Amino acid sequence: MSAGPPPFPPRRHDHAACIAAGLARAEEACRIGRERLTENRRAVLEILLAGHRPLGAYEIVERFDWRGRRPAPAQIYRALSFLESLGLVHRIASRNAYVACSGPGEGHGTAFLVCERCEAVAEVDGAGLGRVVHDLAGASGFELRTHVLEAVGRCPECVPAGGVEA
Amino acid sequence: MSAGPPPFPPRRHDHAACIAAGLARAEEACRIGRERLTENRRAVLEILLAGHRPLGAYEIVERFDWRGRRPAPAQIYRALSFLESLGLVHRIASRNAYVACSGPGEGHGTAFLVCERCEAVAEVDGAGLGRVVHDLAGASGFELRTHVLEAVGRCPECVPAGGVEA
DNA sequence: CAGATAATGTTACATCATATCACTCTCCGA
DNA sequence: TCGGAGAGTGATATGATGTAACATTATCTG
Repeated sequence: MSAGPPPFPPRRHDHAACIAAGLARAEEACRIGRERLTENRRAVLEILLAGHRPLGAYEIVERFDWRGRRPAPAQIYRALSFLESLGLVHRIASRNAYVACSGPGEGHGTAFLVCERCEAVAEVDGAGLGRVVHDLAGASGFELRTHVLEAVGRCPECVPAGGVEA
Repeated sequence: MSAGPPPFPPRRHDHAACIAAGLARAEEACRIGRERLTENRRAVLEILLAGHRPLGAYEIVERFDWRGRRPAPAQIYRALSFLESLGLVHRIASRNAYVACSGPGEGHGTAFLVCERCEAVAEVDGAGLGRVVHDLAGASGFELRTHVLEAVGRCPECVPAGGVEA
């Protein structure tokens, strides 16, 4: 296995390609799970992939060009739930926002690095993290089901910029 | 340093004592920080300590017996912000809820184990966790400021109970 | 084609959180 | 002890986020 894409993609990169790749992964995931990537679900995913940062549900509504009209929030939340269940989208709880899964289907990151300045999100996973969490839980007699880690700080591109201009 | 209290206190324990201890810690923290533990702040903290699980802001409003009336949400949020700034209360982002800090002032846990059945929360910290997070961030060139980990599963008392009755 | 199942479109509402502003309380120096 | 500055409160209003419910439409399957 290779090193995979860098956790924080360069500011300028082939956006169209990474959107296409995301959609391709979604289609593959649906095929495997015998689920349907309907027009709505696809549109929501596409908006998240294009946004390339966490978007609130109502931001998605705003970007949804739906023959002039706009879908109700419920539509969006339904699509988000579906996409989350397939691991194609993750909720960033600390921001009430949603982000398209960056990596390939397997090896989902369980940690998110959120830049407080530009809002970029990297989904990372370290061999150590899962084990540490498992051990922490075990030490308390806790039966672990899921976990999520959200870190806040500065992404590589924003480190040089000082101040609190976020 | 001792082992401290068990992360998940037994279902039946001296509640009054642990509320009193929490208030005492708050008074100490305010004295040190030259802040005021006003009646409102104290009341909100007391409700959280008594609840002994994450409470939504509006749950706190409901439990607030305030000479017959009830305070507006803003009151509660102000108290919560204050208590959070002193590390006496933590927000559980994945639940939009707040919980009184369980441990002593120092060595705040940076991880929360949330029981999906009884809602008990343990605040834990492992030497390893901070370092793993730091390393994960560092590997991505991310400048870490804060992080939070929220785990969901079954606390020791709820492990025996099967099913999804949560 | 017909029935079953899944997804949609819509309305209404529930829940969570903050802005604003006038008023009160507490502290602290003159 | 007076009184001004600053912190905190009480209240109203509103913004932001998330769901319930239900009739309709689309898709699958025998």
